[in-house]
Amino acid sequence: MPTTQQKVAIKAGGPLPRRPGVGRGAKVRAAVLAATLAELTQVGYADLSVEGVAQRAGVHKTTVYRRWPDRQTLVAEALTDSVARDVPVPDTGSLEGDLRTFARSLVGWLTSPPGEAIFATLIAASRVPEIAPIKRALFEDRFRRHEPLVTRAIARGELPHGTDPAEVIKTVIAPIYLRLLITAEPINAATADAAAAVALAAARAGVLRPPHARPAGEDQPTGNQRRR
Amino acid sequence: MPTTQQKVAIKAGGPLPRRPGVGRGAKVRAAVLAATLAELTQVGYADLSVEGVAQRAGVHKTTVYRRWPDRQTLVAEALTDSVARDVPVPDTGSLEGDLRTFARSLVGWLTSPPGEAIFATLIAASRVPEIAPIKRALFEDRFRRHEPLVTRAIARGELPHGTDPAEVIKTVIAPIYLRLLITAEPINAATADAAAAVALAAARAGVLRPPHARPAGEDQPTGNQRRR
Amino acid sequence: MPTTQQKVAIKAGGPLPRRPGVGRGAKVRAAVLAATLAELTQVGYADLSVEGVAQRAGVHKTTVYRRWPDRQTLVAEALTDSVARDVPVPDTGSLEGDLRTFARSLVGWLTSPPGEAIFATLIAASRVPEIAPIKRALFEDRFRRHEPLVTRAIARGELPHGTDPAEVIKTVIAPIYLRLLITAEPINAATADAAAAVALAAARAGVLRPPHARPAGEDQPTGNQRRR
Amino acid sequence: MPTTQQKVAIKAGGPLPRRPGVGRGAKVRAAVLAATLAELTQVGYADLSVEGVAQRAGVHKTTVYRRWPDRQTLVAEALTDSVARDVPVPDTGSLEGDLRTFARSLVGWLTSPPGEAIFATLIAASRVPEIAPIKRALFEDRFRRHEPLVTRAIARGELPHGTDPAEVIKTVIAPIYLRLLITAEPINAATADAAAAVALAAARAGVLRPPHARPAGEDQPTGNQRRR
DNA sequence: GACTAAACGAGACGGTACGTCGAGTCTTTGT
DNA sequence: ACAAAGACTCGACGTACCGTCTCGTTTAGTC
Repeated sequence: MPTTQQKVAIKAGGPLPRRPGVGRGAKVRAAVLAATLAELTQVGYADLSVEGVAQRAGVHKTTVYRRWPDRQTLVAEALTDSVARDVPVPDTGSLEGDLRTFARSLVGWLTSPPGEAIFATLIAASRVPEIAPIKRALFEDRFRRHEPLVTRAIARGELPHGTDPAEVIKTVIAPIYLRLLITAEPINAATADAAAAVALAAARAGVLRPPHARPAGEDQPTGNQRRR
Repeated sequence: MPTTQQKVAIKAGGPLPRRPGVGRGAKVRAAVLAATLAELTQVGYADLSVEGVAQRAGVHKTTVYRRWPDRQTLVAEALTDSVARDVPVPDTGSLEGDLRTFARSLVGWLTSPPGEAIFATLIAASRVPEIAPIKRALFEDRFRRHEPLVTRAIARGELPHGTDPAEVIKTVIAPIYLRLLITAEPINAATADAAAAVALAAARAGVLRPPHARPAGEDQPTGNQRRR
Repeated sequence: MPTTQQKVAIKAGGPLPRRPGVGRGAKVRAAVLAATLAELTQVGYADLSVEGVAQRAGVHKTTVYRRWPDRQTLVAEALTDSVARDVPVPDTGSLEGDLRTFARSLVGWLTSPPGEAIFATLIAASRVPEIAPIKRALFEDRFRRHEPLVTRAIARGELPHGTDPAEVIKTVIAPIYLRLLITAEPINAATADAAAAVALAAARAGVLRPPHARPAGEDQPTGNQRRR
Repeated sequence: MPTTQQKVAIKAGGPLPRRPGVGRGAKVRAAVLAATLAELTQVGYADLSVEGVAQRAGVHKTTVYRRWPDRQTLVAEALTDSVARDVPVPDTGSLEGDLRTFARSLVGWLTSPPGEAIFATLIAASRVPEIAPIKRALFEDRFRRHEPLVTRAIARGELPHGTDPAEVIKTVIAPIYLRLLITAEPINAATADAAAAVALAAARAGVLRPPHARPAGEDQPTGNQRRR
């Protein structure tokens, strides 16, 4: 509908269109997003219904649809909104300490109710166009923010030159996510410590170099590709 | 639309073979399960509808419901039915060769269309009671079947005593699944080789012992549990 | 969906597809149409809702939508279904008797609850594409069926040759509808008799000839057409 | 969409003139009522929406609701406002001339765009409490104002004493409305002349006396009242 | 080689949720 | 202080798919 846009264009530069973050609208927005997260936690993404969210938020269904065009967008915004609280970047002085602290923080987030709900949704809705970029952004940001942790260790001489920081971080988190997603084993501080130890050993052994710097076996056939 | 054609094909097949023991039911069952897998591949678990499956199978909706009480059970059986084809257990003589072969086989299965669909469904439907045990069975079986691979290496003296075979296998597969589920990076033979190398290094460093045999840090608070 | 049609084509000539008028379907159909008429009577066409009809019929909303694509079609079918009961064509021997009997029958129908509801709906929904043809059919049929009444009178010499039967009938009914639609005066047997008397007088005076046979004033400007 | 343009036009008028007595309110009122009539003409009463009217008038929806409590009242006022222009009362010297002129005037009004819209709305919304009195007022006024036309004819000896003026007028207009509402035949000057001729003949025949002055047949059963 | 029981085709049904539209009310803001 | 502009509640729209039911029609394996 061009009406609003044209109005904005006409009034642009004049009186403020509307300050966000105040008024009834902000309350409604917050209530709905909170209700969305709560529904995600309880029934999961697949069984989340807009009507359920609206009811829980004490708001009418059409009000939800006025702000968010569909279920995906609503969930996406709810996730984005609560992804701010992230795991901190540690600096303990030693790589081992840093990795353990990082791993434990991650486990702590993943086992907290909101973290669990957010993560499960991110995984379950990977195909949804509105959700996928959020997932990518969340994890890429996490990788990038924790790379200095490895860089410092290389500078301190704890790791060989040529070690890929991203690979180290991935090696830390991989077994944690494996247990969460595949084996459904419980994860706790011990899991975190073990993951950190593995990554440390591999890094010290010099096998965590960038992908393109590896010697052999690139792009060889994997052996059991299936027809069809 | 293939519906009519399939029906015609069936009816045009002349006098039915009348083989004793295999009735009409077997054909229907196979057609529906195949259609279910096809739908999983194309639209995914979330958007799979019984009506869509029935139509694709050239079968009426009620026929599907007669055999499978609901969507979950149908999908579960379709998955179980096609999970038989699994990755083989290698025996190359060296641990490094075994791990590489195993990792490449896994990557091959995960990147094949049916493997991709099955795996995605298993992940997406983790909460569904009918699906979860299938997932568990699939992966536990895989771990168990590949453990000898590590046991042999310990016997050969390639790895220290006390190394946990399951942990080694998990360390191999963890980065592969990480890329598949979290970072959405492409996976190929190089990914497989790198994963095998990391696991090998960690195992040799002696950090892949059973969880309960580790010294410290168990059950310590992880630091940022959230209230709620 | 071509499936059904093709199947029917294949089976054509074989066993009866499905006997209409029996089974649960017929009951539902009757209940919904009756409920529709009842709603028309009570709240009128404008405020008739499919949900209300469904509820009154003791049937679910989606069931209504399965049979009738929208409100208009539903109402149209309800009207068609109950329009069968029409006013009878009298034959008393004299034109005066015939016209009076006809007029009284019409008044009787118009003042009966179903007649009232049907008529009101037909008028109110004149613009609706599904309803308009029903209205036209109902009234045209009524005119045609009653024309013999006038033809006989001409043959008996009660009316001058050249009298237009349709015009006579229209002259009878016109004041009745006027009171119903415009002046909202009560209509009863006296109204009917007066209408018959007027038509009789006009017909005998020879002013009810076909439109094209009239002498003067055709197509002259009407004098206060408005601009715009 | 003219919305923005109209707004621009209004705002581009510079500082409001501020003539005392006629404020902005009067302009808004006129614009909204005009828009209402225009909407009635184009989409009809049933599909008229307050939002549509507001948009067409270049005014906010709530502005409409501030002045008119609901749709009915708004339409009622729009109609009342434009009903002033009525058909004139003729005086040609002869009853025949008077009736013809009156009938032609009426036809002229009914076939003009505003007349058509107003009339259709009046009919379609007969049940609406706010609209019904307007209809009654319009037509009663019309009858009353034209009765002298008959009274004069009686005085001139053109019609028998005891002729009911209102009945004569009704007899003129009845066939016109019949064609408009029931048979959907085109109406024009010929229709008007025919209607006048019929009324004249009936009046001369003495059948247009007051209802209570008729001899027989009052309140007799009409013969086909329906149960239910 | 006919007969019966199981399975299938067909279609309607109650039900839940979808995403949309418009009516009419209430709250916030600008002047 | 008041009117313009949103944003809200509410009810209904028409749609898709779920899982259930009943009825008739095939088909399979037995007597």
